[in-house]
Amino acid sequence: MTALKQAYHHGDLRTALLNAALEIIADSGPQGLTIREVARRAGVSHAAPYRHFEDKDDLILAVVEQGFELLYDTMQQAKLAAGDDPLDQFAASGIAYFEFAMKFPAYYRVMFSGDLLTSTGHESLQHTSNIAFEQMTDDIEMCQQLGIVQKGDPALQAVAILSSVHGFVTLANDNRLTNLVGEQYSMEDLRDYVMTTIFEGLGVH
Amino acid sequence: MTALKQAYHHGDLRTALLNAALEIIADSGPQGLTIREVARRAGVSHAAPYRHFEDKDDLILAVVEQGFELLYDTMQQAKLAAGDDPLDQFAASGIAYFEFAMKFPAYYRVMFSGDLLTSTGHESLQHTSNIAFEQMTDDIEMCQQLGIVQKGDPALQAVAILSSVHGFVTLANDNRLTNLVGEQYSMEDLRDYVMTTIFEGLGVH
DNA sequence: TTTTTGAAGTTTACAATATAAACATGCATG
DNA sequence: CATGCATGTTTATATTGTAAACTTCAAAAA
Repeated sequence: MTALKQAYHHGDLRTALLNAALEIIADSGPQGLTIREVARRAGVSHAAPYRHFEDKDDLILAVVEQGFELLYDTMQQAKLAAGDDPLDQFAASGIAYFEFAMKFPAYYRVMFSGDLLTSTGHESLQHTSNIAFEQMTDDIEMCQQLGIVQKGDPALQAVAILSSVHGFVTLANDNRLTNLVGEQYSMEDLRDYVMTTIFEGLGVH
Repeated sequence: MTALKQAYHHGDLRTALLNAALEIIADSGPQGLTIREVARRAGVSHAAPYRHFEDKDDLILAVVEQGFELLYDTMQQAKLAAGDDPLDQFAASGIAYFEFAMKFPAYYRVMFSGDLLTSTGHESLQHTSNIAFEQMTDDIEMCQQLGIVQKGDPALQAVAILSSVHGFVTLANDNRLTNLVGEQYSMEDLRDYVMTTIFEGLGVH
């Protein structure tokens, strides 16, 4: 009997699998993710993951949901840290969105890779991903009442903001901006320009 | 000997494969694309595609490049059809971008699925995809000189526009907008709002 | 204490895939 | 007419997703 013996039961395999999955996505994209590699990295047999997830899609879905929760928390946190001014809060949550995407590209990528939108699990995902958006719409409505944002349907304005932010973040994440704009601007420069522009367009002041 | 005999040589297998690939992507996303299914739809053996493409990534890359060329042509076409006013032309090419994405969601999806950005073929892809962007930067510069767009680095402005447009189109394509905004607005309504907003933000008039 | 049972892992098995290698066909060119 | 090279096909191997049957072990039941 050797000194260190592997426990037959892992203890917290589910989280270990989710971590491994995220790691793989960071290393080689959602394509590179295989159940067997996840199992390998967690040090278990290739069939072990099936005790915790229905199938591959279900595993990915769990990562995605985790990502949306983290995004939501990050934005809420940023608003709390921004003080009392609603405009500051609004801007802070926007920046938090950018930074989440920059800091956790792997999360952001799976979250919007759109690969499992046809499969089941659709609904639960919709629910999780809508939370952040509804929050945004509420914030805009509040800003409108304070005269910070021009009048209009908050949902439309939210679509405009989300489009800008998501587009920027996606392009940046896929490395499609540095080639276009050169090295003269930092990512933060670009981010600020995009954000200023969309705020300008919505009459934020 | 039956009446209709299959020719041993296909004639134009390469294009047939590309068409089949696009069809599959439209049906079941980039994930659903397998070399074997492509071969099946083209009516050839599963190894035949390897006479025309290095490997799976190479096949996908060919579809992507085809997509970028089609996008570029579509935008140029729209500008020609828009008459002489540079502002009209600029708006027309923007709308053409939206419409390309709406009309060929399968193309747009692979083009920006970002799955093969790590693999080789990188450079040739960069080249193709940059053409449309450079065109955009040129157009903006022209509009600036005519006083249609406010002064500033055209590259920055192009990033802002591209972010908005790409973000909107991506979200729309992945069906992530209808859930957020309800049925009250058509896709064109949303598109126009997003475009108006970004133009407003850039001082277009 | 002993038994037993169910959740969490493992092994084995099978079908589909990517891709390489060896073979076949038939059009274009000598 | 023959023959070579591009274009197909067949055959083979390693990797994957996933199902099924088996094992282990901690905790509940006896």
